[in-house]
Amino acid sequence: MEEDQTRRRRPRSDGRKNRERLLETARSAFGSGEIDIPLDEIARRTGVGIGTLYRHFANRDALIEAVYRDELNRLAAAATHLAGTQPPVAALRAWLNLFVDYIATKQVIAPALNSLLGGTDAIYADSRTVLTAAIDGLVARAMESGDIRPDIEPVDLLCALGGVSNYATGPGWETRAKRLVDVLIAGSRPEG
Amino acid sequence: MEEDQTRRRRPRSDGRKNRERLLETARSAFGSGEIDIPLDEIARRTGVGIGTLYRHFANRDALIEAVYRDELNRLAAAATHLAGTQPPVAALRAWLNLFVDYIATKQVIAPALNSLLGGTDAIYADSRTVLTAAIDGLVARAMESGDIRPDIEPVDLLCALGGVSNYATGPGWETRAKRLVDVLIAGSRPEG
DNA sequence: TTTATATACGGAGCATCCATCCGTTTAACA
DNA sequence: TGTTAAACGGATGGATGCTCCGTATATAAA
Repeated sequence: MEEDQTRRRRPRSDGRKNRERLLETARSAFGSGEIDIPLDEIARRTGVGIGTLYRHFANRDALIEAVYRDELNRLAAAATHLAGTQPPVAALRAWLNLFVDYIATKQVIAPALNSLLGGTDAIYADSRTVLTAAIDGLVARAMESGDIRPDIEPVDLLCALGGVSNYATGPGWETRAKRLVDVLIAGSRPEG
Repeated sequence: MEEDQTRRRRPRSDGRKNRERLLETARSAFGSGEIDIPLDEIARRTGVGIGTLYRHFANRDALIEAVYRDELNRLAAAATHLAGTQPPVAALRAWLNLFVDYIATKQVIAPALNSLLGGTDAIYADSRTVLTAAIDGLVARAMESGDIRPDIEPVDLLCALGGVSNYATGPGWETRAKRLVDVLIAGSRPEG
Protein backbone atom coordinates (compact mmCIF):
# COMPACT_ATOMS: atom_id res chain seq x y z
CA MET A 1 0.00 0.00 0.00
CA GLU A 2 2.56 2.55 -1.20
CA GLU A 3 1.26 6.09 -0.75
CA ASP A 4 2.59 9.09 -2.58
CA GLN A 5 6.16 9.86 -1.62
CA THR A 6 5.16 13.33 -0.49
CA ARG A 7 2.84 11.96 2.16
CA ARG A 8 5.07 10.20 4.63
CA ARG A 9 4.47 8.65 7.95
CA ARG A 10 4.89 11.07 10.84
CA PRO A 11 8.35 10.85 12.50
CA ARG A 12 8.31 8.56 15.47
CA SER A 13 8.10 10.28 18.82
CA ASP A 14 10.95 8.30 20.36
CA GLY A 15 13.14 9.25 17.43
CA ARG A 16 12.57 12.96 17.83
CA LYS A 17 13.04 12.75 21.57
CA ASN A 18 16.31 10.88 21.35
CA ARG A 19 17.59 13.35 18.81
CA GLU A 20 16.83 16.22 21.15
CA ARG A 21 18.40 14.45 24.10
CA LEU A 22 21.57 13.74 22.11
CA LEU A 23 21.77 17.38 21.12
CA GLU A 24 21.36 18.42 24.73
CA THR A 25 24.11 16.07 25.92
CA ALA A 26 26.44 17.31 23.20
CA ARG A 27 25.65 20.94 23.90
CA SER A 28 26.40 20.45 27.56
CA ALA A 29 29.63 18.54 26.93
CA PHE A 30 30.91 21.00 24.34
CA GLY A 31 29.98 23.91 26.53
CA SER A 32 32.01 22.60 29.43
CA GLY A 33 35.12 22.29 27.36
CA GLU A 34 34.96 18.63 26.46
CA ILE A 35 35.46 19.34 22.82
CA ASP A 36 37.15 16.01 22.11
CA ILE A 37 34.57 13.85 23.80
CA PRO A 38 34.14 10.56 21.91
CA LEU A 39 30.81 10.08 20.22
CA ASP A 40 30.37 6.80 22.06
CA GLU A 41 30.51 8.74 25.30
CA ILE A 42 27.83 11.16 24.16
CA ALA A 43 25.62 8.22 23.31
CA ARG A 44 26.35 6.57 26.65
CA ARG A 45 25.54 9.70 28.65
CA THR A 46 22.33 10.09 26.74
CA GLY A 47 21.46 6.50 27.46
CA VAL A 48 21.14 5.40 23.85
CA GLY A 49 23.21 3.16 21.63
CA ILE A 50 25.90 4.46 19.35
CA GLY A 51 23.87 3.33 16.38
CA THR A 52 21.12 5.72 17.38
CA LEU A 53 23.51 8.62 17.47
CA TYR A 54 24.77 7.83 14.00
CA ARG A 55 21.30 7.52 12.60
CA HIS A 56 20.57 11.08 13.64
CA PHE A 57 23.97 12.59 12.89
CA ALA A 58 26.13 11.29 10.07
CA ASN A 59 29.37 12.15 11.86
CA ARG A 60 30.96 14.42 14.41
CA ASP A 61 30.76 17.52 12.23
CA ALA A 62 27.08 16.98 11.61
CA LEU A 63 26.49 16.87 15.36
CA ILE A 64 28.49 20.04 15.96
CA GLU A 65 26.69 21.74 13.14
CA ALA A 66 23.33 20.83 14.62
CA VAL A 67 24.36 22.02 18.08
CA TYR A 68 25.39 25.43 16.83
CA ARG A 69 22.93 25.99 14.05
CA ASP A 70 20.56 27.94 16.26
CA GLU A 71 23.25 30.13 17.68
CA LEU A 72 24.67 30.85 14.26
CA ASN A 73 21.21 31.94 13.19
CA ARG A 74 21.06 34.25 16.18
CA LEU A 75 24.44 35.68 15.25
CA ALA A 76 23.15 36.32 11.75
CA ALA A 77 20.05 37.96 13.15
CA ALA A 78 22.25 40.28 15.18
CA ALA A 79 23.87 41.41 11.95
CA THR A 80 20.52 42.41 10.52
CA HIS A 81 19.61 44.24 13.68
CA LEU A 82 22.92 46.11 13.87
CA ALA A 83 22.65 47.09 10.23
CA GLY A 84 19.29 48.65 10.99
CA THR A 85 20.34 50.61 14.03
CA GLN A 86 23.95 51.68 13.61
CA PRO A 87 26.12 53.48 11.07
CA PRO A 88 27.88 51.11 8.67
CA VAL A 89 31.33 50.94 10.20
CA ALA A 90 30.05 50.88 13.77
CA ALA A 91 27.72 48.03 12.89
CA LEU A 92 30.51 46.07 11.26
CA ARG A 93 32.81 46.62 14.21
CA ALA A 94 30.17 45.63 16.73
CA TRP A 95 29.31 42.50 14.85
CA LEU A 96 32.92 41.41 14.49
CA ASN A 97 33.28 41.81 18.23
CA LEU A 98 30.18 39.69 18.67
CA PHE A 99 31.77 37.10 16.43
CA VAL A 100 34.81 37.05 18.70
CA ASP A 101 32.63 36.65 21.76
CA TYR A 102 30.79 33.88 20.05
CA ILE A 103 33.94 31.93 19.31
CA ALA A 104 35.24 32.62 22.77
CA THR A 105 32.30 31.06 24.51
CA LYS A 106 31.86 28.22 22.07
CA GLN A 107 35.34 26.87 21.77
CA VAL A 108 34.21 23.86 19.86
CA ILE A 109 33.34 26.10 16.99
CA ALA A 110 36.98 26.92 16.32
CA PRO A 111 37.87 23.55 14.82
CA ALA A 112 34.58 23.53 13.00
CA LEU A 113 35.34 26.91 11.42
CA ASN A 114 37.42 24.97 8.98
CA SER A 115 34.42 23.42 7.34
CA LEU A 116 32.24 26.39 8.11
CA LEU A 117 34.27 29.13 6.46
CA GLY A 118 36.06 27.39 3.69
CA GLY A 119 35.28 23.73 3.46
CA THR A 120 33.30 22.05 0.74
CA ASP A 121 31.48 19.92 3.24
CA ALA A 122 27.83 19.85 2.32
CA ILE A 123 26.87 19.50 5.97
CA TYR A 124 27.83 23.10 6.62
CA ALA A 125 26.39 24.54 3.45
CA ASP A 126 23.39 26.10 5.18
CA SER A 127 25.27 27.56 8.11
CA ARG A 128 27.95 28.84 5.78
CA THR A 129 25.36 30.62 3.70
CA VAL A 130 23.87 32.21 6.79
CA LEU A 131 27.21 33.37 8.10
CA THR A 132 28.59 34.71 4.84
CA ALA A 133 25.33 36.47 4.11
CA ALA A 134 25.62 38.25 7.44
CA ILE A 135 29.16 39.51 6.97
CA ASP A 136 28.62 40.22 3.28
CA GLY A 137 25.66 42.41 4.08
CA LEU A 138 27.46 44.42 6.70
CA VAL A 139 30.52 44.93 4.54
CA ALA A 140 28.51 45.77 1.45
CA ARG A 141 26.72 48.48 3.38
CA ALA A 142 30.03 49.93 4.52
CA MET A 143 31.35 49.83 0.98
CA GLU A 144 28.34 51.68 -0.35
CA SER A 145 28.81 54.42 2.18
CA GLY A 146 32.43 54.66 1.10
CA ASP A 147 33.86 53.74 4.48
CA ILE A 148 35.42 50.46 3.35
CA ARG A 149 37.60 49.68 0.37
CA PRO A 150 35.68 47.90 -2.36
CA ASP A 151 38.24 45.16 -2.86
CA ILE A 152 37.86 43.52 0.53
CA GLU A 153 36.68 39.94 0.66
CA PRO A 154 34.32 40.02 3.65
CA VAL A 155 34.80 36.43 4.72
CA ASP A 156 38.52 37.01 5.04
CA LEU A 157 37.84 39.20 8.04
CA LEU A 158 36.25 36.23 9.75
CA CYS A 159 39.08 33.97 8.65
CA ALA A 160 41.60 36.32 10.21
CA LEU A 161 39.71 36.43 13.48
CA GLY A 162 39.28 32.69 13.37
CA GLY A 163 43.02 32.38 12.95
CA VAL A 164 43.75 34.32 16.10
CA SER A 165 41.17 32.32 17.98
CA ASN A 166 42.61 29.10 16.68
CA TYR A 167 46.29 29.71 17.09
CA ALA A 168 46.43 32.08 20.00
CA THR A 169 45.09 30.29 23.00
CA GLY A 170 45.46 31.38 26.59
CA PRO A 171 44.11 34.15 28.77
CA GLY A 172 44.84 37.24 26.68
CA TRP A 173 43.22 35.76 23.65
CA GLU A 174 40.03 37.76 23.50
CA THR A 175 41.79 41.08 23.96
CA ARG A 176 44.11 40.32 21.10
CA ALA A 177 41.26 39.29 18.85
CA LYS A 178 39.39 42.49 19.55
CA ARG A 179 42.44 44.58 18.88
CA LEU A 180 42.68 42.78 15.58
CA VAL A 181 39.12 43.86 14.85
CA ASP A 182 40.34 47.44 15.10
CA VAL A 183 43.31 46.74 12.90
CA LEU A 184 41.18 45.03 10.29
CA ILE A 185 38.66 47.83 10.15
CA ALA A 186 41.29 50.53 10.09
CA GLY A 187 43.10 48.70 7.34
CA SER A 188 39.94 48.25 5.34
CA ARG A 189 39.22 51.95 5.02
CA PRO A 190 39.79 53.54 1.62
CA GLU A 191 43.36 54.67 1.06
CA GLY A 192 44.43 58.25 1.21
CA MET B 1 83.45 0.61 31.05
CA GLU B 2 81.49 3.86 31.50
CA GLU B 3 83.26 6.73 29.81
CA ASP B 4 82.57 10.36 30.51
CA GLN B 5 79.08 11.30 29.44
CA THR B 6 80.48 13.91 27.10
CA ARG B 7 82.36 11.31 25.11
CA ARG B 8 79.78 9.09 23.56
CA ARG B 9 79.86 6.49 20.88
CA ARG B 10 79.37 7.95 17.42
CA PRO B 11 75.78 7.64 16.13
CA ARG B 12 75.34 4.58 14.05
CA SER B 13 75.43 5.12 10.30
CA ASP B 14 72.28 3.12 9.64
CA GLY B 15 70.49 5.18 12.23
CA ARG B 16 71.39 8.50 10.67
CA LYS B 17 70.64 7.20 7.20
CA ASN B 18 67.21 5.88 8.13
CA ARG B 19 66.37 9.14 9.82
CA GLU B 20 67.26 11.04 6.65
CA ARG B 21 65.33 8.63 4.49
CA LEU B 22 62.26 8.97 6.70
CA LEU B 23 62.49 12.73 6.50
CA GLU B 24 62.78 12.53 2.72
CA THR B 25 59.72 10.27 2.44
CA ALA B 26 57.72 12.57 4.69
CA ARG B 27 58.84 15.70 2.86
CA SER B 28 57.84 14.17 -0.44
CA ALA B 29 54.47 12.97 0.85
CA PHE B 30 53.62 16.24 2.56
CA GLY B 31 54.75 18.18 -0.47
CA SER B 32 52.40 16.30 -2.76
CA GLY B 33 49.41 17.04 -0.59
CA GLU B 34 49.23 13.84 1.40
CA ILE B 35 49.05 15.72 4.63
CA ASP B 36 47.10 13.02 6.42
CA ILE B 37 49.32 10.14 5.45
CA PRO B 38 49.50 7.59 8.28
CA LEU B 39 52.85 7.21 9.95
CA ASP B 40 52.79 3.49 9.20
CA GLU B 41 52.66 4.35 5.53
CA ILE B 42 55.66 6.65 5.78
CA ALA B 43 57.60 3.86 7.45
CA ARG B 44 56.46 1.37 4.84
CA ARG B 45 57.47 3.58 1.92
CA THR B 46 60.82 4.17 3.49
CA GLY B 47 61.24 0.45 3.95
CA VAL B 48 61.69 0.51 7.71
CA GLY B 49 59.57 -0.69 10.59
CA ILE B 50 57.17 1.57 12.42
CA GLY B 51 59.32 1.18 15.50
CA THR B 52 62.21 2.80 13.70
CA LEU B 53 60.14 5.79 12.78
CA TYR B 54 59.04 6.28 16.36
CA ARG B 55 62.58 5.99 17.66
CA HIS B 56 63.57 8.96 15.52
CA PHE B 57 60.43 11.03 15.89
CA ALA B 58 58.34 10.98 19.03
CA ASN B 59 55.07 11.58 17.18
CA ARG B 60 53.55 13.10 14.10
CA ASP B 61 54.20 16.68 15.17
CA ALA B 62 57.83 15.92 15.82
CA LEU B 63 58.17 14.60 12.30
CA ILE B 64 56.49 17.62 10.78
CA GLU B 65 58.63 19.88 12.87
CA ALA B 66 61.79 18.17 11.66
CA VAL B 67 60.68 18.35 8.05
CA TYR B 68 60.12 22.08 8.20
CA ARG B 69 62.77 23.16 10.66
CA ASP B 70 65.26 24.04 7.94
CA GLU B 71 62.79 26.00 5.93
CA LEU B 72 61.60 27.91 8.96
CA ASN B 73 65.18 28.86 9.64
CA ARG B 74 65.49 30.10 6.10
CA LEU B 75 62.33 32.14 6.56
CA ALA B 76 63.82 33.67 9.68
CA ALA B 77 67.05 34.44 7.87
CA ALA B 78 65.05 36.25 5.22
CA ALA B 79 63.66 38.51 7.94
CA THR B 80 67.14 39.51 9.02
CA HIS B 81 68.14 40.16 5.45
CA LEU B 82 65.09 42.25 4.68
CA ALA B 83 65.55 44.26 7.85
CA GLY B 84 69.06 45.15 6.68
CA THR B 85 68.16 46.18 3.17
CA GLN B 86 64.69 47.72 3.21
CA PRO B 87 62.80 50.45 5.04
CA PRO B 88 60.83 49.15 8.03
CA VAL B 89 57.36 48.89 6.58
CA ALA B 90 58.53 47.59 3.23
CA ALA B 91 60.55 44.93 4.98
CA LEU B 92 57.60 43.88 7.09
CA ARG B 93 55.31 43.75 4.10
CA ALA B 94 57.77 41.76 2.04
CA TRP B 95 58.31 39.27 4.82
CA LEU B 96 54.61 38.76 5.46
CA ASN B 97 54.22 38.02 1.77
CA LEU B 98 57.04 35.53 2.04
CA PHE B 99 55.23 33.98 4.94
CA VAL B 100 52.14 33.56 2.78
CA ASP B 101 54.20 31.98 0.02
CA TYR B 102 55.74 29.68 2.53
CA ILE B 103 52.40 28.43 3.79
CA ALA B 104 51.08 28.18 0.27
CA THR B 105 53.77 25.78 -0.85
CA LYS B 106 53.91 23.83 2.38
CA GLN B 107 50.30 23.19 3.09
CA VAL B 108 51.08 20.75 5.82
CA ILE B 109 52.35 23.63 7.88
CA ALA B 110 48.85 25.03 8.21
CA PRO B 111 47.61 22.43 10.70
CA ALA B 112 50.96 22.56 12.43
CA LEU B 113 50.64 26.32 12.88
CA ASN B 114 48.44 25.46 15.80
CA SER B 115 51.32 24.18 17.85
CA LEU B 116 53.78 26.48 16.20
CA LEU B 117 52.09 29.80 16.91
CA GLY B 118 50.21 29.19 20.07
CA GLY B 119 50.65 25.72 21.43
CA THR B 120 52.55 24.78 24.53
CA ASP B 121 54.07 21.79 22.82
CA ALA B 122 57.74 21.62 23.74
CA ILE B 123 58.54 20.05 20.39
CA TYR B 124 57.88 23.33 18.66
CA ALA B 125 59.59 25.52 21.23
CA ASP B 126 62.67 26.13 19.08
CA SER B 127 60.85 26.79 15.85
CA ARG B 128 58.39 29.01 17.64
CA THR B 129 61.23 31.05 19.08
CA VAL B 130 62.78 31.43 15.66
CA LEU B 131 59.54 32.50 14.06
CA THR B 132 58.40 34.93 16.73
CA ALA B 133 61.87 36.44 16.89
CA ALA B 134 61.68 37.13 13.18
CA ILE B 135 58.30 38.84 13.23
CA ASP B 136 59.00 40.60 16.52
CA GLY B 137 62.18 42.10 15.12
CA LEU B 138 60.53 43.38 11.98
CA VAL B 139 57.59 44.88 13.85
CA ALA B 140 59.77 46.41 16.57
CA ARG B 141 61.77 48.15 13.91
CA ALA B 142 58.64 49.55 12.33
CA MET B 143 57.40 50.70 15.71
CA GLU B 144 60.62 52.53 16.43
CA SER B 145 60.41 54.38 13.17
CA GLY B 146 56.85 55.32 14.08
CA ASP B 147 55.26 53.57 11.13
CA ILE B 148 53.36 51.01 13.20
CA ARG B 149 51.18 51.45 16.26
CA PRO B 150 52.95 50.39 19.43
CA ASP B 151 50.12 48.23 20.71
CA ILE B 152 50.24 45.60 17.99
CA GLU B 153 51.00 42.06 19.01
CA PRO B 154 53.30 40.94 16.18
CA VAL B 155 52.40 37.27 16.28
CA ASP B 156 48.76 38.14 15.75
CA LEU B 157 49.61 39.20 12.23
CA LEU B 158 50.83 35.70 11.56
CA CYS B 159 47.78 34.22 13.25
CA ALA B 160 45.52 36.23 11.00
CA LEU B 161 47.34 35.12 7.87
CA GLY B 162 47.34 31.59 9.15
CA GLY B 163 43.61 31.83 9.58
CA VAL B 164 43.03 32.75 5.97
CA SER B 165 45.34 29.98 4.87
CA ASN B 166 43.59 27.51 7.08
CA TYR B 167 39.98 28.39 6.42
CA ALA B 168 40.07 29.74 2.92
CA THR B 169 41.13 26.99 0.62
CA GLY B 170 40.80 26.96 -3.12
CA PRO B 171 42.42 28.72 -6.05
CA GLY B 172 42.10 32.37 -5.04
CA TRP B 173 43.58 31.73 -1.65
CA GLU B 174 46.99 33.31 -2.08
CA THR B 175 45.61 36.49 -3.58
CA ARG B 176 43.25 36.92 -0.66
CA ALA B 177 46.01 36.34 1.86
CA LYS B 178 48.22 38.94 0.22
CA ARG B 179 45.44 41.46 0.16
CA LEU B 180 45.05 40.80 3.86
CA VAL B 181 48.72 41.64 4.27
CA ASP B 182 47.91 45.09 2.90
CA VAL B 183 44.91 45.42 5.18
CA LEU B 184 46.90 44.39 8.23
CA ILE B 185 49.72 46.79 7.53
CA ALA B 186 47.40 49.66 6.71
CA GLY B 187 45.45 48.98 9.87
CA SER B 188 48.60 48.81 11.95
CA ARG B 189 49.71 52.32 11.12
CA PRO B 190 49.39 54.94 13.83
CA GLU B 191 45.98 56.57 13.95
CA GLY B 192 45.33 60.05 12.71
C1' DT C 1 -8.78 -3.43 18.33
C1' DT C 2 -5.91 -5.84 15.53
C1' DT C 3 -2.54 -6.17 12.03
C1' DA C 4 1.09 -4.71 9.01
C1' DT C 5 5.15 -2.23 8.28
C1' DA C 6 8.12 1.65 8.20
C1' DT C 7 11.01 3.44 11.45
C1' DA C 8 14.04 3.41 15.31
C1' DC C 9 16.85 0.92 18.57
C1' DG C 10 21.20 -1.16 20.33
C1' DG C 11 25.68 -2.71 20.44
C1' DA C 12 28.81 -6.15 18.56
C1' DG C 13 32.23 -5.70 15.44
C1' DC C 14 35.28 -3.93 11.73
C1' DA C 15 38.68 -0.59 10.23
C1' DT C 16 42.03 2.88 10.99
C1' DC C 17 45.58 4.96 13.24
C1' DC C 18 48.71 6.18 17.05
C1' DA C 19 52.10 4.60 20.06
C1' DT C 20 54.67 1.08 22.89
C1' DC C 21 57.28 -2.92 24.01
C1' DC C 22 60.68 -6.26 23.52
C1' DG C 23 63.36 -9.96 21.37
C1' DT C 24 66.71 -9.77 17.57
C1' DT C 25 70.30 -7.74 14.75
C1' DT C 26 74.26 -4.88 13.85
C1' DA C 27 77.60 -1.13 13.75
C1' DA C 28 81.14 1.01 16.63
C1' DC C 29 84.95 0.58 19.60
C1' DA C 30 88.79 -1.64 22.14
C1' DT D 1 87.70 -10.40 17.04
C1' DG D 2 84.77 -9.90 21.08
C1' DT D 3 81.84 -6.86 23.61
C1' DT D 4 78.17 -3.84 23.91
C1' DA D 5 75.40 0.09 23.13
C1' DA D 6 72.45 1.36 19.62
C1' DA D 7 69.15 0.44 16.17
C1' DC D 8 65.88 -2.59 14.02
C1' DG D 9 61.15 -4.35 13.14
C1' DG D 10 56.69 -5.67 13.79
C1' DA D 11 53.37 -7.75 16.97
C1' DT D 12 50.44 -5.70 19.96
C1' DG D 13 47.43 -2.71 22.80
C1' DG D 14 44.39 1.12 23.02
C1' DA D 15 41.41 4.67 21.28
C1' DT D 16 38.04 6.18 18.16
C1' DG D 17 35.03 6.48 14.02
C1' DC D 18 31.55 4.23 11.72
C1' DT D 19 28.63 0.10 9.88
C1' DC D 20 25.60 -3.65 9.91
C1' DC D 21 21.78 -6.19 11.08
C1' DG D 22 18.65 -8.64 14.13
C1' DT D 23 15.18 -6.94 17.41
C1' DA D 24 11.67 -3.81 19.16
C1' DT D 25 7.98 -0.47 18.62
C1' DA D 26 5.27 3.58 17.17
C1' DT D 27 2.21 4.70 13.50
C1' DA D 28 -1.38 4.00 10.18
C1' DA D 29 -4.61 1.09 7.98
C1' DA D 30 -8.07 -2.58 8.20
